Amino acid sequence: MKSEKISELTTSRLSVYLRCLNQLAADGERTVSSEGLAKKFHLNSAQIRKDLAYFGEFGVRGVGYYVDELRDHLTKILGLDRPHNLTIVGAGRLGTALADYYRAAQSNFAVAAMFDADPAKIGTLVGKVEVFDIKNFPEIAERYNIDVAVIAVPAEFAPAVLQQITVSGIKAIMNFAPVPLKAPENVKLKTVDLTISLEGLAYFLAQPSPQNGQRR
Amino acid sequence: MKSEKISELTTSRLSVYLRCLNQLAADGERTVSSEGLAKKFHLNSAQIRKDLAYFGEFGVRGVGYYVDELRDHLTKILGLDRPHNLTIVGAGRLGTALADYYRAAQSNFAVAAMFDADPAKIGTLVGKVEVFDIKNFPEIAERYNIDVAVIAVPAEFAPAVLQQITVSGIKAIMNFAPVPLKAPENVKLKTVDLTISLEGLAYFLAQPSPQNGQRR
DNA sequence: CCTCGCTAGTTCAATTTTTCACAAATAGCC
DNA sequence: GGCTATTTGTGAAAAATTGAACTAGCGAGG
Repeated sequence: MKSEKISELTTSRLSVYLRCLNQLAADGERTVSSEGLAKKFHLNSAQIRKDLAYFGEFGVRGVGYYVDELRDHLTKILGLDRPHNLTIVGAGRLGTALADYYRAAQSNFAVAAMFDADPAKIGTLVGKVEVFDIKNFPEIAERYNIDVAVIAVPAEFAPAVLQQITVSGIKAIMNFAPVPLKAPENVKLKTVDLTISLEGLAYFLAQPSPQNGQRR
Repeated sequence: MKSEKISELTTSRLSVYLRCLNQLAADGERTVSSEGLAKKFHLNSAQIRKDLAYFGEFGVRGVGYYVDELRDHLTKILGLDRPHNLTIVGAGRLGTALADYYRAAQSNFAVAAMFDADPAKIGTLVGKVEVFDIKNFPEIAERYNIDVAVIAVPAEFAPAVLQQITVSGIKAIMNFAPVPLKAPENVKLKTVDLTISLEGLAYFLAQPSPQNGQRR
């Protein structure tokens, strides 16, 4: 166990490992080796061991990892051992779908509030979550103790929304607007661009290399 | 211009560049330098030049890049100069939201068909797109000339769906199910895991480093 | 026509990330 | 109790990615 700073690639793999462990636990497995995990989930065993070793010595040589124990460790490392209050800014199709998605996914993220600028949407409920006026963001965010915000507004409004979120002191933001945003120093901003991912597929299809009869 | 194989990191940046160029074009800019692009969109100019250089010499020294021209090049490189027919498997909340999202985003991806296993959903319309029985996937995919499939079903069904998609000869797949999948050799599979992205934020919040008074 | 300023393309160095390979450690067995 | 099967944790090599520095080419202005 070192005390270097951990790469984001590593931490997102930790999430994957946690998923895998959950499945193993559901299947009744008590222990698993890095090699076993790797085989079953198409991962690399050396990488699993190294990723885990950044945080401690969780395994037992000759045995592997105790599924439940490692699961607890990862849960704690990822900060999933306590609840998070989420807000989704933008109550359009994507925003409401995300709200439903995160609500359904049983997890430690609770969708506590939504925001929009459209008077027709303000005051309505999405699931059981109220849609508030974006103008009141700071106050409502405070009231609901929001610690994670999701941006699901059209690209042109995203910078302004980001601004409002950061001035409210929220430090973790996930952005679905297809625009490059820049967050202040101590704020974590992750952008997931649904279009870019698709374009990566288009690029792949445009390559001559897979010269088999793929559909176009 | 080399003829190495291009990294996925590079190609996804090309998508970003294309976005930026579209905005510049909308703003009426005729030319832009790598430095100008970098400054404006929080990128690295050397990386821009290098990424572009993999595909040709698109710039003019002393001037920069002609916005329209570079846009055309990138569009072609990314295979966006011809239409793609998309299908979304899973007509639940996420699937329908994605269908709406991709339909609204004016792009070369047309949502041509949706699939589900639920008899209550089969035959209904999402937007103007029909939901078909997943059992008929190969036939319908053929009929609509589908070349990209999106998996938006619960994790436990994802492997079976992937199987059905690949046997139909579709080579480009985007997966939203939170489960590690393994695609055949010549098939491009991209997984976007909405939960993992959130967990990355939770990890960030769990770190002691940003020792300011963030909300928890 | 030459010079100067600017900027692309390219090479090279630095950094990051992945992978390999092995010593150290543990449990089970004889 | 020692031996053997495993399997971790890790140091070092390899690969990939990024970033900086340099070279060469273009256009404008005199």
